[in-house]
Amino acid sequence: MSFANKLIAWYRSEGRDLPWRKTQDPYIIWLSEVILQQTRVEQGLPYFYTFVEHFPSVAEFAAANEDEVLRLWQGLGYYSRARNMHKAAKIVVQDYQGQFPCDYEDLLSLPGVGEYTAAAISSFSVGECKAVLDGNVFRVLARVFGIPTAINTGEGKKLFQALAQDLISTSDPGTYNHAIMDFGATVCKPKAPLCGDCIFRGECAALEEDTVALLPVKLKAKKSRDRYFNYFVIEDDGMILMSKRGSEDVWANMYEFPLIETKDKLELEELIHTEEYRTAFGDAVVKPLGGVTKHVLSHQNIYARFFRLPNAKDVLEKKDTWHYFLLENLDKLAKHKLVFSFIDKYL
DNA sequence: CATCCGTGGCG
DNA sequence: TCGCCAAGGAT
Repeated sequence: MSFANKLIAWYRSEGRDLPWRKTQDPYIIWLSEVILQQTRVEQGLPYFYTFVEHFPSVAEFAAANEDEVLRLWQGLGYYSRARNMHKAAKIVVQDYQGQFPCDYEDLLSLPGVGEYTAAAISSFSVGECKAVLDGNVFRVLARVFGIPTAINTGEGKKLFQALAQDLISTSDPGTYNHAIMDFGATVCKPKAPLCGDCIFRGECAALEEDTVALLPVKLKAKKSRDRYFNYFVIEDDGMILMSKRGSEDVWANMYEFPLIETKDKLELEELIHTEEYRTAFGDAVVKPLGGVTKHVLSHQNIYARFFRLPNAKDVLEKKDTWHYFLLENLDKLAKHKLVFSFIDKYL
């Protein structure tokens, strides 16, 4: 049996039953695929249900405002996915009369839809013969065929993309794409793969050469940088001062408390004498709330501290991005994890 | 094209 | 504790 047919046969008996596999609606498939970018199924699943329920059609998605979309996305990370989805929904309504495209090239033109997602949607919805290339496919192919080329290089991507397209089932591309990803996620796993009863155990190059744990090869990423965030909790008569982040940095357009970032780790005594602090808060009383929280992002380590400013409202120099909200309305704002977990704990 | 963009789970 | 990495995309 061919490589593709083995995978498809395995998938028909062992594949997982996931909700987005029951439909051929490109809109629903798009929701699931973007949610699942760099995200485990278990983590994305509740968000998929939320988005399907909240936005049953692309027209309703497009009619929302960005803050609402980000609020629903809160906690899932990589928030540009949500902002790009919102832009894409508007494009589909305007340029495609609300008919979500199934064509690979049309899909590729949408913001937030790259080669992987365009291949997934077009193959799952109308059976277009485009091979998906994601982390699972890299791993399965690297091991079964014993390919030592680093996957995060131009050469590696080109090589694996060509091989993937060469191996795809031309009679059932959609099922094949589901199969190889599901196989990678549940059998040919990064750690502790189930080689013992693998369908390729008789022909897997990595198993034969005992290099399963070494493949795929991936060049190491640059080390993360450290940042120091000081957040200030300022209340005024049941209202709390919140700040909306800009579009350039991490957590774009998300809400948080007024922030002063310092270049180095500063003691409170040093912090209150910085120019930025003096300008914003003068000599208002400061009370620390808890200790230092280390928050790890993909390329940064953020060391955050929180302070309460009990009487800052009298001396405050308010910035444009700062607005008061009722405490009970904070729930409606899209906040990043560092801030909403603090709120859950202390407010 | 190297780097940036979150969060959570796991060995 | 720490590093890896997970159904990637944009710049």
